[in-house]
Amino acid sequence: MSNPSLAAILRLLRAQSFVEARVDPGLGSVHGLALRELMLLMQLDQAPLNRLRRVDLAGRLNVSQSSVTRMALPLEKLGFVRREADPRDARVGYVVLTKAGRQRVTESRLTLERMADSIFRDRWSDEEIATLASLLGRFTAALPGDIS
Amino acid sequence: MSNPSLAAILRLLRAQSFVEARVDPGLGSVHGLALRELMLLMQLDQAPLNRLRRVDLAGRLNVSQSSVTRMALPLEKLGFVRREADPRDARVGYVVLTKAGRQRVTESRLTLERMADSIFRDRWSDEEIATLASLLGRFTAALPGDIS
DNA sequence: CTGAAGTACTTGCAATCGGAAGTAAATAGA
DNA sequence: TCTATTTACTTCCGATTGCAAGTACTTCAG
Repeated sequence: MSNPSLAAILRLLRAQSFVEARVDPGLGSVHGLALRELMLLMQLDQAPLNRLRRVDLAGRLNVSQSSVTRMALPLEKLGFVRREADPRDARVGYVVLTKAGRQRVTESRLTLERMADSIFRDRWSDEEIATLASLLGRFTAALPGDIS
Repeated sequence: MSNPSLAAILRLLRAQSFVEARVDPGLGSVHGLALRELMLLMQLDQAPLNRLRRVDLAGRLNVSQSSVTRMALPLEKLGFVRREADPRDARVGYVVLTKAGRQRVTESRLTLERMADSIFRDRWSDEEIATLASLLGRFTAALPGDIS
């Protein structure tokens, strides 16, 4: 048992891989999107003008810039995002959610909601779920990009 | 905001990558162990006879069997684990924690504890930390391998 | 006793990631 | 204005992962 802080961290890591393993395959088979691709689209979905610079997207997803570059490519080919330049700064490349992308986000998010519900169903009360969400939100409360 | 279950799941994913990014580099630079290597060693540390079959180790770490095979190799070269055969079943290969491995786990776990403390320091009460640990433990309560 | 199915593990392969290096553009300082 | 630094992005490279295939062993059915 030992240190409660350590226990919380260890269980956080464990719970995450459990949840990801449970959610990711189904999401891919239903909508053809990996979980982190959906996270990318969801970030754009809630961003002003449905667009974000690649750097900001990387920060919000906690991945490297190069990962954003590569993750955006297939999504672009599928027509869910498109590139857009900044007239004031030629360095930046916006990633913009297209109409098709918005629709796909809406559908996939619904599937993810059902999966989330099924994970908590039975053993969890509404209050416990809310408490968990609230506590977990504290870790990144100061950072931009909360999607909930 | 929307669905509380979805919010909890999304924040879980987010919190995990935040915590991992904060913990992993420091752990590696101090003890030369990646976080997932330490998790492997900690699993062995709390296992009966300090040993586990590779399949079971994979299950507890939520990784593939091949990952266990490859993760164990450098740890073996460093002398933290060693291989052991099962006299009753020639298929299984145990991964056993060595004395040096046990010592390294103790040290690294202490470092991880300090990091965990520093993450929660300031903004969290003891009760909140305990509540978080308890709720997160529910996800994998039925599975073996809780290290806390 | 023998063949078929199942289990434990390893290896090959393709995909993905982060970091370093490279390119291009903006900004700051003289 | 001109140079140095910083910033945004892309590409290359090494490392890591999961899956599928392969090997070896055990168990089960008849």
